[in-house]
Amino acid sequence: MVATIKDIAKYTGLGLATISSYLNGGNVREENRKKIEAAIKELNFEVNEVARGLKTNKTKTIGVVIPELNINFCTEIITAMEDVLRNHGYATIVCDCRTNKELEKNAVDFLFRKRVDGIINMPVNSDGSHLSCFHKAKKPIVLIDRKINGIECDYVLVDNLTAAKNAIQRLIDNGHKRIGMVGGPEDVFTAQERMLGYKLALMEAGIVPEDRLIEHGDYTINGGARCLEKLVKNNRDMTAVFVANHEMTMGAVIGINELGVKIPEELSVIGFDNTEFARACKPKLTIVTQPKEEIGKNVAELILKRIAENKSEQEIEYKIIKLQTDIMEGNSIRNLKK
Amino acid sequence: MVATIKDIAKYTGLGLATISSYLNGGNVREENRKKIEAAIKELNFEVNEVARGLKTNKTKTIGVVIPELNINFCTEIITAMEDVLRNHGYATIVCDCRTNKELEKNAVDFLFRKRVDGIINMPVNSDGSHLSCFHKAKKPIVLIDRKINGIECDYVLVDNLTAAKNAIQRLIDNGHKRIGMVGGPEDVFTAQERMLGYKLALMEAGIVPEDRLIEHGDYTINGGARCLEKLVKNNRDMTAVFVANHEMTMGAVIGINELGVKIPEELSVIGFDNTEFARACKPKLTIVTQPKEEIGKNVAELILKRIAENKSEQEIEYKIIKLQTDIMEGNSIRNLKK
DNA sequence: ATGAAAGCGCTAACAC
DNA sequence: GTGTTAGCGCTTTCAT
Repeated sequence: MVATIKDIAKYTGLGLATISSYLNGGNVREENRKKIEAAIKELNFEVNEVARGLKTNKTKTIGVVIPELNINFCTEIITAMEDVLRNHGYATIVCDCRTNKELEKNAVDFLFRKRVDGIINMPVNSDGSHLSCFHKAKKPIVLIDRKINGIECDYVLVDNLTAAKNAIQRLIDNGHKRIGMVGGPEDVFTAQERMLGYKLALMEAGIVPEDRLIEHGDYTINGGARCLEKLVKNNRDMTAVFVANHEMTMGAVIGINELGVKIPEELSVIGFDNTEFARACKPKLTIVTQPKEEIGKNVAELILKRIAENKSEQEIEYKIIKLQTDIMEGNSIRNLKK
Repeated sequence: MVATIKDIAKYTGLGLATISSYLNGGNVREENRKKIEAAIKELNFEVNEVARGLKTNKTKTIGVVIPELNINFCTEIITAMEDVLRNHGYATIVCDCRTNKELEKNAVDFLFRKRVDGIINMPVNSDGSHLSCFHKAKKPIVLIDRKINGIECDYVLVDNLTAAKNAIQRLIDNGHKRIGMVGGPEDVFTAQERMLGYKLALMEAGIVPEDRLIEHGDYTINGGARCLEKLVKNNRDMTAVFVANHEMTMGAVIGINELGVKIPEELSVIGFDNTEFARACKPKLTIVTQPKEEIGKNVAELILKRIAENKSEQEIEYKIIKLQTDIMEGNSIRNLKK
């Protein structure tokens, strides 16, 4: 039903090796090249990558495991990453594990059985045990966004601590002192870093961080709304709030609108990483932006490099790339000094 | 480096068939079962799906080709779809073709070479020629969201005509007569349907559709903003506007905010399919919602059914599933009758 | 430059 | 229930 190189060997009267050579860019006599091309067209031949993969022990495929496909941070990175990988002849299998450790392990195992040439993961499980099969097989692993202790591999991270510090500093520069924080889950690496940045910035400005000004959300829209409402209700004196991720930024704005609080007159807001929403907000939101495209590119280049290397011994010097964030200006911060 | 069934045959002293039988749920003597399981653990064995796929001519993998990974409509559908497929032992390879016909063809060919068992596509190319390899190989094709003439396969569509009609009807019920439309690209199936719904609803209410009230955007945020600004500037008498997709809804709100127009006092708005943004808007947006989860589930079930069938002759009765939309109530429509 | 033949890791007859 | 063997479609020596 589907043509194989045998079929086109028969059709052209040539041997298998010649066809294979042609398919892999080898030298073939002009005359035979034409014959082969005619046969390929006639028989609708397309290389069977499954067979090729079995033989070469390379699938030219990279596995990607992320917590959620619906997170813009993930899709932006994947899009940028795929662009680079595709241009190098690599495809990706993306698995969304629904922020579930068990599904994450399943996804990694699945990708291993599919014999992908390397794996890219924004890890949910923070002990890294789910990656052991790739580790044992000495297949490249590149981790995104979240540092894991005890697993040797490459990383592409964001400097979340500085990101949060800069955000808080911006509020302090505008005269704010009672600054709330809608933070993420306490066990998530990025959330910890952002929280630390928040506290450090306050302390360096001589302000003592207070628990009452801190809420821990779950990085979801609804969580963000809930946290913000609590924060506003419990802290009449709070003049500004920092929201520490994309989804919660949206949620916080929902909460603010539902409470009828005015931005920035009654509450100044600095959000995280949700640039399109920030632009559509009224007033426009000031926001911390992450270099998603750069992350994607770095991840792709890193894994391609590892695959190309003679994957030698433990001689590999693993890289930790840490990228900086930026702030996109909006009108959601009131200047209390004026 | 990586264990094969040969290794575990040697390790256990059993034959290959026994191991294979065990792996595929066959009957194995209790005693041997234990031996095999011990060996698998000891040697970190994981089935090589590449080899299995070559042998069985089934990869238990479905290809998915979508225009953009960053479109929430796509990711929601994929997430729902994957859930069903995963539960049936199928994995997915998702390819994002950047709304580019050439890349779309490349993606489909790539998936064919990978010998996926079926393909799901939200097509960019409206002549369907990119799917011919699957068609010729009699591998199942399920198309989403956009109808293509001249390709025989299953479809899961949304009733966009009724969706748009209902949206316009809602505005008419509230006393609006000069209703603008931010439509999509003229060559996109869903955009055509929504435009038709808009015109039909107006005509049924005795209102003559006017070109000056119609702008064609490109389904992007910036396009939506641009269209809305044109519409407002050219039509001082326009009291309401219908925005016909997710991204442009966000863009339209950006445009409205930048012009300083008040919703709904100066302009009533009904958007499309962007429920989370609608909630975060001020005021809350009234919006047409698409049953994304249901689409995903239907797509998955349909392709699984086709794969399971004895993929007989042209005896297949292709299905066209058409799902209905809903309206999520907000506060962005002014009642002119009061 | 081309052909013959072996083999990648697995499944599926088939025989026992 | 288990072992033996052939073969899926390709690449890759090795001759020629």
